Amino acid sequence: MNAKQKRQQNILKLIAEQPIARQEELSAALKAIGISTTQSTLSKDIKELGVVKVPDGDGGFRYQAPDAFVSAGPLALQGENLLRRELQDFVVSVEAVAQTLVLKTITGHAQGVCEAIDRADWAGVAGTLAGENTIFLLCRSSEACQALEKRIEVHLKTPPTNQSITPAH
Amino acid sequence: MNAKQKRQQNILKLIAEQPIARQEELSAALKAIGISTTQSTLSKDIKELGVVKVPDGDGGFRYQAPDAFVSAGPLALQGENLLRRELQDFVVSVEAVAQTLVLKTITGHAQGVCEAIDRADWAGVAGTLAGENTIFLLCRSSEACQALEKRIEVHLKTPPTNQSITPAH
DNA sequence: TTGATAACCGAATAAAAATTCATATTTCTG
DNA sequence: CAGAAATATGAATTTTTATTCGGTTATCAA
Repeated sequence: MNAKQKRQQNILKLIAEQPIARQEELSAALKAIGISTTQSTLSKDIKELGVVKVPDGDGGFRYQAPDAFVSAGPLALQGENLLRRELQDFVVSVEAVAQTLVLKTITGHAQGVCEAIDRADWAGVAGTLAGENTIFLLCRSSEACQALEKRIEVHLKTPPTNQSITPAH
Repeated sequence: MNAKQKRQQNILKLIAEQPIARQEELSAALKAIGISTTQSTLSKDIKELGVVKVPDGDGGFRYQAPDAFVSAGPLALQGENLLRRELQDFVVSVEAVAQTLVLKTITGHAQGVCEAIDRADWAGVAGTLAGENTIFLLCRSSEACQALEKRIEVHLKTPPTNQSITPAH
């Protein structure tokens, strides 16, 4: 693979991973992974890739890959523990926002996953609500919320084992 | 309708109708229809509307409404985009409350509108949930929440057109 | 290989866009 | 309605991005 391809691939990767607002910033991020180039070249790359600078709705901007290149959701694994399997198979993302944990699932599976979560009876969770592909977990404190987020993330990334998930009661 | 709303509506209309590559160009196009403003103001409008400058694949650029508001493909209702129609036809009100955007719809249509919103994949939205006539959009920040509120309001007030939107391939 | 040709790259610069700041206008509130 | 507060605006400026241009490197056909 030539340098340009490698650079462009990494551009897509970087802007997907982190909010990058300026080309100089991107240049720095690339340098950090051993690819050094100039704003000039990046401007050309960005045009070529169809990458756009979008308002992030938060007063700033970020570069974003064109739809076609935004990677689809991950994973469909198999685990032992029911809950973990639900999580690994169906949950696409987890995010904590203002005492609420938002889980995104594959369409149609939110109810099922939510059911499993309910059964797990996690402490700190005040209530749950599931739509078609989204689950809200309302937590009693933001600490509980973040703790739970981390824990779920770990399980999403952990390969299947025979361990059971220990609820924090 | 106040001046800003009118101007922003016309911005969306103009960039849908013709390829506009620079803000000065847009300013000229607006002046041609009796709206005179400066590049400075347009920069702010563009950010607020979420409009982006995309490479047109032919060596140039053009401004484009955010994906969410651009018609999907050849088969999708000509010139009208799905989301905008959903919003215009069914959404009764929008209100931002503590990082949550509450949309009220005509009874029975919340699910459908929510589906369209999900597809739009708005940055800043952590998750959505729809009941029968109410949609909750949980935003990642109150800024994002308010920005989104404004943006939706603009689209609610924009009258439907028969123009077809020319995709910038 | 080698020479022709095209693609790539970065420094400098031109062009465009974002922001700052002061003023004007609109919207609230009493 | 008056005054206060919030929002909107444009001129000037800063910041960011696109392009130009000359040198370099890769590609390819013979």
